[in-house]
Amino acid sequence: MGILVLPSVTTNLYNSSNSYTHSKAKINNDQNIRRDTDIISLLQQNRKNLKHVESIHGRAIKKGTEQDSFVVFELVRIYCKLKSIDHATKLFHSTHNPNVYLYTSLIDGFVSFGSYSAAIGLYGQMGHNNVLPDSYVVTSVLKACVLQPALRCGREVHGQVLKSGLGLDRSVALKLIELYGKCDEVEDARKVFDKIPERDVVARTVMMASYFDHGMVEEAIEVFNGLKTQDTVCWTAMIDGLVRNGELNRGLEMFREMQVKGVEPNEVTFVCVLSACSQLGALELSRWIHMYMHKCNVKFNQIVVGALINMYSRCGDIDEAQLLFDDMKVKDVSSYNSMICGLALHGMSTEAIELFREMLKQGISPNSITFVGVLNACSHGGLVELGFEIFQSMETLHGIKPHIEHHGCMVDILGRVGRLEEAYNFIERMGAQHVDDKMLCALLSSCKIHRNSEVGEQVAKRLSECSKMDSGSYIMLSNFYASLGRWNFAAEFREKMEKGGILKEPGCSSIEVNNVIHEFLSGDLKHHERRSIYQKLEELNYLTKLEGYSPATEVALHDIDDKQKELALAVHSERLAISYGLISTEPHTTLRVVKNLRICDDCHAMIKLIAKITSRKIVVRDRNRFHHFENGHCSCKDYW
DNA sequence: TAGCGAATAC
Repeated sequence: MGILVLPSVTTNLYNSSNSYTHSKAKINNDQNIRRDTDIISLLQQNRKNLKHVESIHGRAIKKGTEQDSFVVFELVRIYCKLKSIDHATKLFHSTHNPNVYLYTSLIDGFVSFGSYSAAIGLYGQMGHNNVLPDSYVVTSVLKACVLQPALRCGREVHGQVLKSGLGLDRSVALKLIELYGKCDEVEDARKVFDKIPERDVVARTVMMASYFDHGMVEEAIEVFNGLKTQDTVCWTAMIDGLVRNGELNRGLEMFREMQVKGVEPNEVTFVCVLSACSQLGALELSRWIHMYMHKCNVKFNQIVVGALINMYSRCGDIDEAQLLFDDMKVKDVSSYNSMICGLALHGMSTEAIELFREMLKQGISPNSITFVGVLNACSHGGLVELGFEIFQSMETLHGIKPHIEHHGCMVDILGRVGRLEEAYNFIERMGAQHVDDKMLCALLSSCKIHRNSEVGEQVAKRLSECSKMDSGSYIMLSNFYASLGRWNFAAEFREKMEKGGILKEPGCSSIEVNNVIHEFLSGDLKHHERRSIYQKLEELNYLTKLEGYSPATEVALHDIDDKQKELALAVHSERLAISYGLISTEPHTTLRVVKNLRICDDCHAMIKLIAKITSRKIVVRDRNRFHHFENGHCSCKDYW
């Protein structure tokens, strides 16, 4: 039995006129003859005020026109728009024989209210009541299927539309592409796309987004290139897709190309571009984009400013982020989240927690992202007890069930300060669904830092049993066993990784000098100034050793002798980037380096000394957080 | 004589 009951339909949906001629369907047009135009125009004038609408509704009842299908239609729509879904539902159910327009309006209402199952249920009920569907109502129910997501229902609707001999309406087709895309059925999405007679810019944008969602970058580009002219939305979808797939520079190139073609970017475009900038950590470029936004008369709404705050904090300029935040007239939970997460990223734990408290004072309810930021702040600041207090308050005070990320934060909080048994017990107490490889990896890293092999081995065992191990997990396991001197285990995980065809993500650091981003891999020899870079590095090695630096050779993993290990450490990508920064910028200029992986202990110790010797501020963003090095110290206070 | 389209941050 199907989930949905629909009458067979003989009209052609593609032409979209609903002829109401089918013999089995009840024809509910009798009330349609009357139309209370006075009430309708009154409703339209007062549609923003619930009280007024209610009183006009009362007037219609007095006049006896409350069953006029046009009046009911208008009322249901307005009630839904005013978020009064109860009014709308009640009215709908008191209406005799609601027609397809009325069903559509309430289904839409349920969708905008987030009640997707209710929307799908109502559509099924429409079938039971033999009301003929049309392309509008099908589009509406498919919207619910997309958002739920409900693949089976969506397929059933698709099947029924096809079986009924209808041509495929274009809006229906667009929603089907979206549905299949969202439900990992990209091939089906493509089949629907290929059936659309006119594959215009909108259809292509939907298809592109589906491809991008599944990492099919080249396929998306092909769809994009199939268009003669692309509009702002299509370009934006392109930039967004590239950025989401980690193709940051390509995304920025597209942004430039868009300008060359004379297509104007809008707020959404900039939000995508800012995301690329923030991931790259390119501060100069970001500042330029920010200025350019003013030139383009961008509306600085909350999402845009949130993106700017995020961009400045991720590019290392937390002060600018703070200024933007302070200037915001209206701050919502997302604005606070951006700022709290930014402060946490910079290890400004006290400030992050203060801001969280201020937010509560302002009566703004925190959401699950707020707690990720706040707990991260606790972790970076070594604030164990406060972390626990806040973690517990999530459910008791704010009614938010902790997710896996929050549990991860707690494990981190305990791990960083060396309370490893407690961290492990915390994991043990959680259900398996709350434990993931990331969490175990982080704890194993803490075990390694605190040299606790006992807990470490238990964690390592659990991690190696994890089904979703990525290159980071293998490397972590290998590093852990190497740090214990158990080379055979270390080698075993390396081998497993190679055999599984899993590639190690190479360490990569970048630094922006004169608006150009210079990237360095570990031991990189490709840079045109490599000679001077390595010369500087040698000098730094010598000077830092005089200051007491001694290479922590156990962090280098391979089973090689100490001299070789020292060499492997000496050319870590962040050191190359810093050396290049030192030779290519004026004295006292702050150096900002972005690294894709976590910084190692050895580089951390050495950079502290480099900052001291050269009297430079050095800001390093690693995968986890910011490190501000100055005069021999790091802002992370060696917790990271 | 009524109602559908694509891209947004933490």
